[in-house]
Amino acid sequence: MGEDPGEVAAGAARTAAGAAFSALVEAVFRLNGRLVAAGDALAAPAGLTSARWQVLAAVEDAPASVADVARTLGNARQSVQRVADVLAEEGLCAWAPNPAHQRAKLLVLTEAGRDALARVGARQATWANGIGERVGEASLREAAATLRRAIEALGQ
Amino acid sequence: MGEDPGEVAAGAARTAAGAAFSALVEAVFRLNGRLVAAGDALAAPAGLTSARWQVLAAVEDAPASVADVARTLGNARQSVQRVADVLAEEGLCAWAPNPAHQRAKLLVLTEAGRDALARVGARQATWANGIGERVGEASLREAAATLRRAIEALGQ
DNA sequence: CGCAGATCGACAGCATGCTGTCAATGGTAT
DNA sequence: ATACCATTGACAGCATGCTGTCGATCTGCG
Repeated sequence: MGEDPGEVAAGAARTAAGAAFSALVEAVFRLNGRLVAAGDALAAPAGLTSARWQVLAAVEDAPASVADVARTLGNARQSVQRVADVLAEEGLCAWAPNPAHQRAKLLVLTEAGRDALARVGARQATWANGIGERVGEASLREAAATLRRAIEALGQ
Repeated sequence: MGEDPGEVAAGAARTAAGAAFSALVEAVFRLNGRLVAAGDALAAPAGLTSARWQVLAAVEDAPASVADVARTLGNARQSVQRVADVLAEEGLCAWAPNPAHQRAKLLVLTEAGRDALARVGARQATWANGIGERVGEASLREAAATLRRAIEALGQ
C-alpha cells in the first residue's frame, strides 16, 4: 500500500510532503519485514518465535490475563490466546487462578520461561547495540520521534 | 521483538545507541500495523486489499510473471501466486502467453484492474498528502533515510 | 546434440494475525 | 436482589505470509 501506485487520477496530485511520506511507508514495510525475520532468528535459539517472545515478555514483570496481554500488545484477544495456549503446553508459562475473575486465569512465567526470556534478551541487547552503533543514536532518536508523530497523525 | 525484554543477562548491557534502536523497532512495529490497516481501508472501496493492490501495482507498467512480481515485492513466489490466482478469477488481471517461457504466463492488467488501481491511487495520494503535511516533509525524508540505513545495517 | 542445473508453477502444510459468535462471568444501575 | 451490559475465554473460519517438495520447462556447458 505504500508502493507508488503509479499514475494518479487528475485532481489527486501528490505533494512533496505526500511523496516523502509514501517513501517512508515503503521503508517502514521493508524494515518491518527485516525486523520480524531478525526477531525470529534471535528467538529461535531459545526455542521461541517473535510472537511467543512478545507474549512471554508481556507477563515478565507481573502475571496478566490473556485479554490484558492482548491490550498491551495491541493484538486481538484470540491471537494471544492461541500463542498462550502453546506456551503453557510447552511449560514456558502456566495458568494461575485469578482472584478477581474465575474464568480469566492469569498467565505466569515458569522458570523455563524466565530462562528463555533471559537468553533472548541477552541476544537482543547485543544485536541492538551493534545495529544502534552502526546507524547512530541521534539519527535513531529523531527517526523514532518522527514515526511516533506519523502514528499520531494516522490516529486522526 | 522490539519490546523491551526487561532484565538482561550481565555482560549484555544495553548501550544508549542500542536502546535508541530498540525504541525505533517498537515504533516501526506500531506504525507498520497502522499502515497495513490504513492500506486496507484505502483499498477496500475499490474491492481490493493491501496484498492485491501491491500485486496489481507491480504489473501496472508492464506485464510480468508471478516469479517476477514476487522478486519485485520481496515476497515468496507462492504467496504472490495465490493472490494472482484470485485477481485473475475476479477479472482484475488476466494471463497472457509468455513468448519467453511456455509455463510462466504473464500477468496483465485488465481494464477493471486498471480502474481499480486508479481509484486506489487517487485515494492513497490524498491520504499521503494529508499525513505528509501534518508530519512535515523534512522530518519524513530524514526518517526514511535513517530507516534505509538501518535496513542496510541489518543486511550485514 | 544432450545432459545438468536453475527456474517456474502447483500443491501441501504451518504460523500469525483478524473477525464473528457464543456462553460464562463480573460489574452496575435500578 | 435483579436485570442489563461489558468482559472474557473458546471455537470456527478467513487472509496473508512462509517453507518444502514435485514435475515441467528453460539455459548453458560440454
